[in-house]
Amino acid sequence: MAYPFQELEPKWQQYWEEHGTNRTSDDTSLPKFFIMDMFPYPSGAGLHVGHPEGYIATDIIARYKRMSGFNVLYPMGFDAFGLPTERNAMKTGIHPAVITQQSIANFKRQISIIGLGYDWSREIITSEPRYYKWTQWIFTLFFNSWFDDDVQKARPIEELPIPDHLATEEEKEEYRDSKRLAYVANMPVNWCEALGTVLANEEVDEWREKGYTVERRLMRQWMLRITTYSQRLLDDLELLDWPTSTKEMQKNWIGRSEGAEITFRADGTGEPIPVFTTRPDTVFGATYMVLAPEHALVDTLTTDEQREAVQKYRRQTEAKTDIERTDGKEKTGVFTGGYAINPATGERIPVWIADYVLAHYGTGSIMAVPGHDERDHAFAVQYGLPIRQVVAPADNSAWDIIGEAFTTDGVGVNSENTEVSLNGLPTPEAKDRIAHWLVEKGIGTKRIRYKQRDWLFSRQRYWGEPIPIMFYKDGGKRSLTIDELPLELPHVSDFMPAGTGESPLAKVESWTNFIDPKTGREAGFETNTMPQWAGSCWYYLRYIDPHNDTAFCDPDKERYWMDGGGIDLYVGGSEHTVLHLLYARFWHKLLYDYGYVSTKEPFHKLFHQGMILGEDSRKMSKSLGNVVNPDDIVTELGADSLRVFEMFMGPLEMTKPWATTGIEGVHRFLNRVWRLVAEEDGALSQQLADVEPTPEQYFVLHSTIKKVREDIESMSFNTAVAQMMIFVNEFTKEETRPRKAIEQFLLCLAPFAPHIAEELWSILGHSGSIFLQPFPAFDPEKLVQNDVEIVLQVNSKVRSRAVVPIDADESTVERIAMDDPQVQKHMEGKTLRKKIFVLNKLMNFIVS
RNA sequence: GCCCGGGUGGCGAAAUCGGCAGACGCACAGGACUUAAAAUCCUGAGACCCUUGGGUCGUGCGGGUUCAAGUCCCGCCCCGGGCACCA
Repeated sequence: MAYPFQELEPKWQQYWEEHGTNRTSDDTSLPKFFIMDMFPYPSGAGLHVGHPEGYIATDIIARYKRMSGFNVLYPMGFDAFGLPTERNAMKTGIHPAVITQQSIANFKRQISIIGLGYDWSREIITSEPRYYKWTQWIFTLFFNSWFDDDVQKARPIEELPIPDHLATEEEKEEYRDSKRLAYVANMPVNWCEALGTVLANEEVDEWREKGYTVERRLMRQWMLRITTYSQRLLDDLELLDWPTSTKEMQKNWIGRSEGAEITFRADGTGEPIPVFTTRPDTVFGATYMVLAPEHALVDTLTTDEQREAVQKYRRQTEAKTDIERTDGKEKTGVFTGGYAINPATGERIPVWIADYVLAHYGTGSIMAVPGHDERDHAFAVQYGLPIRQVVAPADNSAWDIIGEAFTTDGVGVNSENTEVSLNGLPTPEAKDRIAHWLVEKGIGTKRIRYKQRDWLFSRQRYWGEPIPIMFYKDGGKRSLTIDELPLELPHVSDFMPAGTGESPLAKVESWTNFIDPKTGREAGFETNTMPQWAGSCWYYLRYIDPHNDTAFCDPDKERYWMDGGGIDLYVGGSEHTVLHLLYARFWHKLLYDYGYVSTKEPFHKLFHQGMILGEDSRKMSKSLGNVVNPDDIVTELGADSLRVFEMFMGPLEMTKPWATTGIEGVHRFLNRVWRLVAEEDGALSQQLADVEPTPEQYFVLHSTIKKVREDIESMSFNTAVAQMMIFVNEFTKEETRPRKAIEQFLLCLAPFAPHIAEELWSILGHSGSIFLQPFPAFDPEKLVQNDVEIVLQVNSKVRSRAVVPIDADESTVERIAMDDPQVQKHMEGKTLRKKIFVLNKLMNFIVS
């Protein structure tokens, strides 16, 4: 018969709730531990067993840390604004706020029956005005800031030096607008007609996978100047205890590259055409130039004969998204008819346009070196452009430059003019030499470029944070001040897109047409809203001080909880590697620049839990019918079984399939735990006694305490569970079970299986929660054994074993080994060549 | 193509520093209890050879270092994830 989990689990959940067992204390004299899950987006679909895996892990750590004397902040909230809810609203006609409420209620019910010990008094919901007031406030901080390159930090826009030649107030304001960290721009965007909104570059793939069509359009958009922080976002990765793969991905995303900017000039007009290259040493091999089709100089360079072809090509590329431009393997392009002068060789080289050159990277134009760049090589072959070798392999071997580009480092050849020669120089030195020459001649400088682009921050949607900016009908705009926030999302019954590429807010008269009470001017609010990612950029800070109405977070509380370089542990899926985690770091750095937060980084340690697959080893999905619902598991086997099994399945970071028989095994284990302490009817077991544990029992107990402690700290929960199983196996065998040992064991088990641990703790006669007890310490002396089994080898093969006193020395062990019949047998008639002795491990005789 | 992970029994997986490969669990087999079954408890088990004792092989593949390699080095293969015209 199974232990009565169905009664005792809700009982203890209610007890914790009533007694505030999981509340965070305000006692800042205690050492703190700030541990967080990535908060969920509450969809209507509900959870499958994969979702709470990370939550269970953090709950175990949170409970363990509390028992270890830490003041633990372990909160939960909801990322509640976003597209899926709005789409659902459009389908059902139910207001997104109502849908959100329902989804959250269902979600909370599902996670509370698992016994997760969140401090719900700190719950935050990003779509609530008292939360997004501060999201908007941070936005105004971006709007009212510029980035000072000299000190590498954000400063108030009023402190921006205005160039003298700007006289009128309009000109000055235009200049300020061009420097603001939140700015409006006409951007080619990823427009999705079906969704009625634009998408961030980072989001495009996700929606395409779902079958949506995304096209290129020029639209007025809000942008955040994240690129000004590229270098800091890159550098500060060093401070973080994150998975290396995640750091690598962010590095690649930021994509720093060192090189040079070289100014070519148009033949005839002398118009400068700067290019960015990481291989300035190959400039002698630049046999043509390519501009992005959108490049500003295309018009002036194009000759009349070529104009028609150029315009046709430009129209073709305009319609394509970035992804489509990179789809085709074959390179396309058109000759402009114009020529430029290669500043190193003085040669006249043709200027082409081609969509393999991207307008937004570097200068939007390149010097093409087909001998030493694969893309240029392919293009040159396609259109019969000259290919010249200017770098040779270091060993001077021959290279078929017409057949294939030589792209690695080598030594310079054919690279000489009257002033400079790179011939014979290894690539790194050649780069230096040419850089010197370029700077000297004023035709080039060293440059660093980043792949990362500014963050497209507006969405043409209703269900998001309103952007707290008003535009005056007679020109100009202002951000709302803190007393005017939150700018509440107006309640509408029609949340269909305006159909004009504008958000539903454009249809709300009171939103777009009013008198600004501060200035008396006619004005309208921005009709775009913020993207899904906005609310999650700073929510961790709000947990620290969730009910503060005068600041987003009290500075003293912030310093206490963020001490040690940020949140102590942040757990969530790796799918957020380059979006949420990069955006949140960016926002944090702005707040840091103003002294609102005390750490450079928000998340000191990060951990990604793996995925749980269906029993068929495929991703759980409704369509495959392999979804396992945690509600069913809790009903049939209990929350504790679910918790312990999810931890026992394997390493937390791994992807692993669900196994029904596996959880039954864990359920059996918990039943064994129950019977270790209690009779079938719930009375205290007759086999428990107040006796001193034997040395062997002590050894098992203290090994268990040690292992569980270490494994929780290193997040190796699976092996901690295995060790607890060993404990139960050992003590189940015993006729008489020392009460003391059993109690200590229950304390170890408590973070994993809190309900059964509480119940057995009270059966043992204790009043009050088991979680008020300190986590047991292990005694190293109890782990010392008198004897140890060692291996006896002959020629490195195990031939026998012997039990010897611990730390027995070589001569003792050698004597024992020599007396061993198996060892003797294998050494018979052979000569001893060598003896190898490893303390407490082995004795190895090498014979011939 | 490039950058990260990973490959260990029938299955999920263990294995600080190079030192007994396969802990723990699942599934399986045998036994005890039972009229019987379920539940529970006990026992067994990497593969192959073998009469017992035992022997041989074995951590994706091929080499190497070492008294000793899942672990270190070199070269491959396969799987998962990410990036991919970024000059």
